[in-house]
Amino acid sequence: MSLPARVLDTLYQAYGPQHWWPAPTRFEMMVGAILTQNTAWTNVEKALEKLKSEIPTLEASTLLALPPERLAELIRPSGYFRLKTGRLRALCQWFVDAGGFECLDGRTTKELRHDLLGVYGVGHETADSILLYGFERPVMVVDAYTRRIFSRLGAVTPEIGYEPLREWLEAGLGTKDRVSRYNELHALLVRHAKISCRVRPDCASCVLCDICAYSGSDEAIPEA
DNA sequence: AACCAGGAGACAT
DNA sequence: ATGTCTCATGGT
Repeated sequence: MSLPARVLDTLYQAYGPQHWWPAPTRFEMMVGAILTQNTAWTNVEKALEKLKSEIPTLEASTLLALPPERLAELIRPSGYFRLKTGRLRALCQWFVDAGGFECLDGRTTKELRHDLLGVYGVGHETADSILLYGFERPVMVVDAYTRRIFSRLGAVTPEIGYEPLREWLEAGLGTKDRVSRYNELHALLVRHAKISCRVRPDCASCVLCDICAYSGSDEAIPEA
C-alpha cells in the first residue's frame, strides 16, 4: 500500500472519522476558509460567532451589504482583519456574480478551480479547501501540516511545491471514494498535528512511528 | 514574553 | 521561477 493510504488508515484507526468541514452551511464553510488563513481555528470561531450574531443567516448578499468597516470590526478576532475584509468581500462578490451554488454546482472542477484562484485572497489551499469541503470535488488539500508531516516521515522533501505534493498524495490514495478519503485524510492530518509529531524528540510515541523513516534513527529531520 | 496558528499578495531578485 | 516582507489576534 502507498504511504498516503497507510497514513490515512493509521490516523483513522487512531482518531476515527472527523466529518469535516466544521460548518453548518456550505457558504459558512467558504467564509471560514478565508478567516482561517494562517490563523488558529479558535480565533476563527470567535469571529464567526460575532458575524452570525449580526447576520444570523450568513449569506453572500447580506455580507456584501454590510459596511466594510462593520465587517472588519466583526471579524477582528480572526486576525489580519483588514486584509480579510477585502478578501471576504471579493469572495462574496464572485459568489453572487456567479449566481450562487445554483449555478456553480453545474460547473466542472477545473473551471471552479481556475475561477477561485482568480479571486483576490484565494490561493491554492483556500481554493482546494472550498472545492473539497464546499463543493465535494475530489481535490486533495495541502497545508502546512500536510507538508510537515509527510516530510518528517521522510516521504518527501520539505521544499516540495504545492502542486507536486497534491498530485503525489492524490496518486497514492487511489480512485475509489476520493472525496471522502481526501476529506478524512486532510482533517486527520490537522487533528494529528495538533496532538503530536511537532518535534522529533516529542515524537517518540506518535501513532505514525511505525511508518516513519526516521523512527529509531539519529538522523536529523530536515526542517521546513 | 517570544512563538505559533488549517496563507496569500506585492515586490525584488 | 524563487525568496522575503507584511498583515494581526489570541493562546501557550
